[in-house]
Amino acid sequence: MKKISDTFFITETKNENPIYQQIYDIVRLIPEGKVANYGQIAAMLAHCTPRMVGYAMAALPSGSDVPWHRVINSQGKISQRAGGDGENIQRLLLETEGVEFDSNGSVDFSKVGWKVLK
DNA sequence: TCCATGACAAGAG
DNA sequence: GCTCTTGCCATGG
Repeated sequence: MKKISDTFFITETKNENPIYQQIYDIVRLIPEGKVANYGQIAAMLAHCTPRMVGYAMAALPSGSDVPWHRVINSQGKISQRAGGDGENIQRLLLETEGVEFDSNGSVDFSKVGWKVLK
């Protein structure tokens, strides 16, 4: 059992629960205006790797309630899957929440980085 | 079953 | 600061 926040706990089940479910649970904990990177999420689920987090996001249905747009890579940049449609949808969603992007199109983790209390 | 691929990260050179 | 390499594992052909 890991403590994510004061009111949130997750069970460290290895085979019982799909790992994805835990990843989604973590992502759902990210508050508005904050962002987290894959490594951070993977670190919270010690038996998880950034690869899996990325894959979990890719497998996420579009109608999901998971704020996938708050998950970006370790460089503070958005990893866009397709070059075509919905290019800036993620950035747009973040800006709507108050996340600022610099001229490089990256966010400042020291400002909007999600800090988790362990 | 094997092989290639993928929204990544961290370390080495 | 940048490129290359390795770890890790679900998914699809």
